[in-house]
Amino acid sequence: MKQAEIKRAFEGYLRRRSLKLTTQRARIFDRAFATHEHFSAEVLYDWLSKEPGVKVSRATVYRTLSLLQDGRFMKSLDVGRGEMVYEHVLGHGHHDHMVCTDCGRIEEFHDERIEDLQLEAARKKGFEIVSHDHRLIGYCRSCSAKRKKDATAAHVSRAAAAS
Amino acid sequence: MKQAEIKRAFEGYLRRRSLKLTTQRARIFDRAFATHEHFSAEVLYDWLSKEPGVKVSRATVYRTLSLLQDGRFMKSLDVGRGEMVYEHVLGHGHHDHMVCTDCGRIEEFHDERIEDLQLEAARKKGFEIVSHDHRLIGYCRSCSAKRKKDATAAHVSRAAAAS
DNA sequence: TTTACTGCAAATTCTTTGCAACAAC
DNA sequence: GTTGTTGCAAAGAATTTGCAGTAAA
Repeated sequence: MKQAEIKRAFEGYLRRRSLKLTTQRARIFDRAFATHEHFSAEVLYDWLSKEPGVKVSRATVYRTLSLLQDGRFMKSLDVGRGEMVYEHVLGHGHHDHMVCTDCGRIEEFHDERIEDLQLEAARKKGFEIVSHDHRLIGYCRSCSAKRKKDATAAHVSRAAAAS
Repeated sequence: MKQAEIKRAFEGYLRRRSLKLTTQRARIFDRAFATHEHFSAEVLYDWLSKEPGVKVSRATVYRTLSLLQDGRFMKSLDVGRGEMVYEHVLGHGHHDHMVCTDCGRIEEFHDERIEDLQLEAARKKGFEIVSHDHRLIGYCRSCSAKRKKDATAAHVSRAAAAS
């Protein structure tokens, strides 16, 4: 497990900028890295409120998430639901996302060929890429299957009603 | 010019859904299609407020933009600045965007090979794509050039100061 | 005349901030 | 002791909504 290692990096990061390692920050850090799912600030706040430990306010959650992003310990992504979603950068490198509109599930994908084509497109326009945002919106495997089943059921019942 | 044609389509769209073609809606439609740039709801509202014509409230601007999206006359895109940006769908097909963080300029690009690779990625995960969002964030040609010049100037002046 | 639409202001949602009390260092 | 942090509640920013009056059809 390299979570201990990255936590040390976080502590060093704070020290270097003369920031303090408060119990709240430690708790937020631990909780955020304890999950491998994506979560919103509100969800993280809920977890912290329900689980035992020092009180952490919503404001501190937001402030610490910004801090973690500045230090490149976490990334935020806009999945188009009005709220930001966070993920830690423990290990896994760059990737893009597929967001299920039904259940909210987020899948990751990566294709180096797409990255290359992006660079090519940017070069053509003289554009200097700093970052990019690429997400596919639709239905994950299980929601897609469910929808197809429902559509079929509806079709059958319509046919029955018409007969 | 096919703007007249698409306007008729909009009128038909309203009629079919027993909605009314109010002077406000007509004005918003005309103004939105009169530009080939991307704009936010607020900017459109400003245009309408300053230019002569019937009064249009902010609420109506928002409501009409939603309506235009529902009817596929316009698309909205989230450029990551907290507000939505709109573009009409007059003619030009699907494309993605490059957003300049310095000047806000938005460039369009399209590469069918990227579209294919997206489909391939989705297929692998059993994901059913409904839409996607792909944007490159960085500096447009002129802002990029300006930044490079500034960086060089700063470097030169630092060197001079140190000597 | 009926039904939809508009403007207004209040409400919402997510996120940020000012400030006084407080905890790291 | 300093200096940075926290919690709270108020402030923001973009967008939506309830309602009473107004204008299309």
